[in-house]
Amino acid sequence: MSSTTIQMTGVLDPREDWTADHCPLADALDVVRTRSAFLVLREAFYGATRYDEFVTRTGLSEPVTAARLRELTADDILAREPYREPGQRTRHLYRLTEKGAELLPVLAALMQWGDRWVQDGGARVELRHRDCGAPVEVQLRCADGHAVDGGGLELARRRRDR
Amino acid sequence: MSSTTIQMTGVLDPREDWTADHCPLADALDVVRTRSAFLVLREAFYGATRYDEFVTRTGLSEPVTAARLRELTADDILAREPYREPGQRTRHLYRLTEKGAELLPVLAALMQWGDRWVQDGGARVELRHRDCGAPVEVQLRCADGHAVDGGGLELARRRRDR
DNA sequence: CCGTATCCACAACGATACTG
DNA sequence: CAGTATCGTTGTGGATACGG
Repeated sequence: MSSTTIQMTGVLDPREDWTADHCPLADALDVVRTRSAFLVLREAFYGATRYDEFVTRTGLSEPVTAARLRELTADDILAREPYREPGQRTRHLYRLTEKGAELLPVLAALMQWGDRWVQDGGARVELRHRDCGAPVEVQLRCADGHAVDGGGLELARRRRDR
Repeated sequence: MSSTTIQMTGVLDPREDWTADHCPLADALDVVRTRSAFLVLREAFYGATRYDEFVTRTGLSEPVTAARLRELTADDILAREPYREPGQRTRHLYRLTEKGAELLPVLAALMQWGDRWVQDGGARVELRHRDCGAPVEVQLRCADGHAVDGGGLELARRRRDR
């Protein structure tokens, strides 16, 4: 446990301070910044659509839940859809947009890590492939199909011509 | 863009409030909670080991950097290793532990999302597979090897017998 | 070079009460 | 049911100055 393993040696010159300005990681964290945002997203993936469901299932307070729903909607991660059942007044649903749905690998990777390293494999739920029932895991894979681990990675200036 | 796509229908009964207590996602977020922690980790993956490198390359203030290094070390995500070059006094390096190294999919997934949805594919760097030079991406894949997207997912109580 | 101490501003969150 | 308004507490982070 916890022996040193990884050394990803970037090709990049560290003195280039691209990091602060245009790092896509920092950009992502600017949009989904808080714990509460992740919890709201978690419930969106689990099928919550109504305000009340988000409040109850995240355990967040109402004002915080409302703020996150508003911000995530403004950032086009959730979409607020009006609907009405016959005889009822109009209500609203919050649904994941494509932009929001593509956060799934982030959430899945966090879940996988929390399960392994905080709960020691003891989590009570898991993600499974609907078609075959096998558990799902997050993998790093290169465009040629090879599985990649930390040691096989390099950080490089992007080629524009691929 | 941003049309509704995903609907992951969990098998789980939402009224079970397993979420707040034992959700591995919430657990992970309790450990790596802040933007600054992610930035420190990013630089650890990029090869930073010394205090000064973390301060400079993250753009964080010294007190915040020191606090994150201390906390990440206490959580066994970084390890503080003493070393000495001949004729020099003892110094310390911060290195990723195995627990820390396994956060790579989380960081990679955030980078990938930020690149696509915030920078519109315009990020200036990318992760590549060292052996073949192909760009690396984060994938969800089930244990039987099938690629999985959001629609093919289900959330279920874990089977203990696999 | 590697941090710590102090101070300040603002963000995140819960609790509570209230409105359409 | 779906929020908003207000308040108080704690967390997050920068600036600056200082010590090993």
